[in-house]
Amino acid sequence: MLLADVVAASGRLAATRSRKAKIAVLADVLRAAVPGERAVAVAFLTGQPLQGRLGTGWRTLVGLDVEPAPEPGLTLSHVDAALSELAATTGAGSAARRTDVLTALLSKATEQEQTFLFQLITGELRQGALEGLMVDGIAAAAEVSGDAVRRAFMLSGRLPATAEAAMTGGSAALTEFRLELGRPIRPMLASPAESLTDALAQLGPAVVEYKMDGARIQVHRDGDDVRVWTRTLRDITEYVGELVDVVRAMPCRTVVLDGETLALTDDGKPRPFQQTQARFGATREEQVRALLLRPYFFDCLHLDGRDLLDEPLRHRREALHRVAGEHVIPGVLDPADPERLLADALDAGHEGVMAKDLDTPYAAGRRGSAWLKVKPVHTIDLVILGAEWGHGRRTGTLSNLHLGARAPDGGEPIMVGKTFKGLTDELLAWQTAEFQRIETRRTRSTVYVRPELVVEIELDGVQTSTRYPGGVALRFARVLRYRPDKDPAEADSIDAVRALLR
DNA sequence: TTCCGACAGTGGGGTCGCAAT
DNA sequence: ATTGCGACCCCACTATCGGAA
Repeated sequence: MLLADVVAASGRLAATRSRKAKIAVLADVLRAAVPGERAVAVAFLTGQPLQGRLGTGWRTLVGLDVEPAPEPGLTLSHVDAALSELAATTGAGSAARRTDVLTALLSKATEQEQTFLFQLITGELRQGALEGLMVDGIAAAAEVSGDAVRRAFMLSGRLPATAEAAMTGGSAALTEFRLELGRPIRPMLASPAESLTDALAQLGPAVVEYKMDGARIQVHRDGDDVRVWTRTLRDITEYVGELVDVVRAMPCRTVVLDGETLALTDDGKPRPFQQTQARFGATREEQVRALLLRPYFFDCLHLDGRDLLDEPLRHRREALHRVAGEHVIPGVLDPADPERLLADALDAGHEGVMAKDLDTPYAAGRRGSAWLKVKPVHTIDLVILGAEWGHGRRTGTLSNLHLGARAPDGGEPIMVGKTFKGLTDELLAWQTAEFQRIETRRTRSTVYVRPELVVEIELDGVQTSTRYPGGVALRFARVLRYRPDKDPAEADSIDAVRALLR
């Protein structure tokens, strides 16, 4: 199959908003691809090259100026081989060698193909179809149910392999996928809830657990062999020896556990997420010793030869408590006073709570409503300092807002972060016009304005920052509403923002 | 030789618009 | 009316490479 065929399909995907039409385009590509190229076609059309880390990004690519080929000739296999070479090129002099590989590849690509490869390598396909629609595309091409594909994808963790199985062996091949020790499955995710009352009203009998501000982990043990993966199924076993030791000491032979890990202070309080994060990928011994991670498990998917995925959560929790003991995350079944539990979690320094339906099986993929997260939100009033031009469907609008807190001495506001979230199309149009009316200067990307507008921002909290002059940055900030009734002198001060650090 | 800036990759994340049900 | 998906981008951290000091 030619790269040009995939590029044409990508163009058709971008040209329609109909999901049915997109699914049909994806199915056509799968039917046309020969077995050896299907995996590559799936990888390219979901924007995830098979090689994973390529070591090449936007900066390298814009630095190249390669004359495009007049006619398409590149095959998928050819491109895949070039990407493998890119990924394998490391060490001294690698940047120059990667440039050579890229130049050779791009010189064989037409202008449209060059554009596609640029988007693919930088991870910005923006064709309006990724994994979610590819699952349905595979189902259509292989004439199997979407649920069968979704489940196989959850269990294999890999969409290209799932597509290959579906196309060659149909639904029988898909049901061959099982939970396998040593192969991580895609984790079940949670949806946000307005409040704990709301969350519990949506669920049947539920367990309420602490929600900790750490990183998701999945641990498999087979005898003495223990491996640990992140949420995106990256193997981090070599970085987290202390977690391996904990699971190796558990009273079982084989187990698969799902949980969270974080570093604690000496008196047992959770450390800021930034410190937990520093352990992922850190190889220097003193860094590893300085911050010990602790695991908090909340699900058990397999125990001593028995798969538990399809069991209701209440059964999985029984297995969890048998094997993980003190390493089970704090939680209460059908709590009499759930608000008290939430208050306890916050007092202990955690993010909030999770509410989970006890009768549902473990299912990844569809961001279901069986698990709900409840976190308190803060709101602060900040001053608009400027905004950056948007991309994609936000092209031509001022999108990403620069936000400042009031300086204590009445001086210029102090920038504490940016956000593009919470803006409706109407608001985008309004602020694009309004900002240019109070513009002071602009650069290629940004329009700066007189600090006159106050906006109410919702956020999860703040974290220490070396990037911003106030030493703090907003975490997960989103726009709630503009406050035309407020003057910049009434905005929250930098001290008020800093006070959220605790 | 050592230092430092730029780049790549990955951890955490919320809300909107739209199609489909 | 509700749900799922993709797009819109954030900040922080580490490792790595290559050029400056």
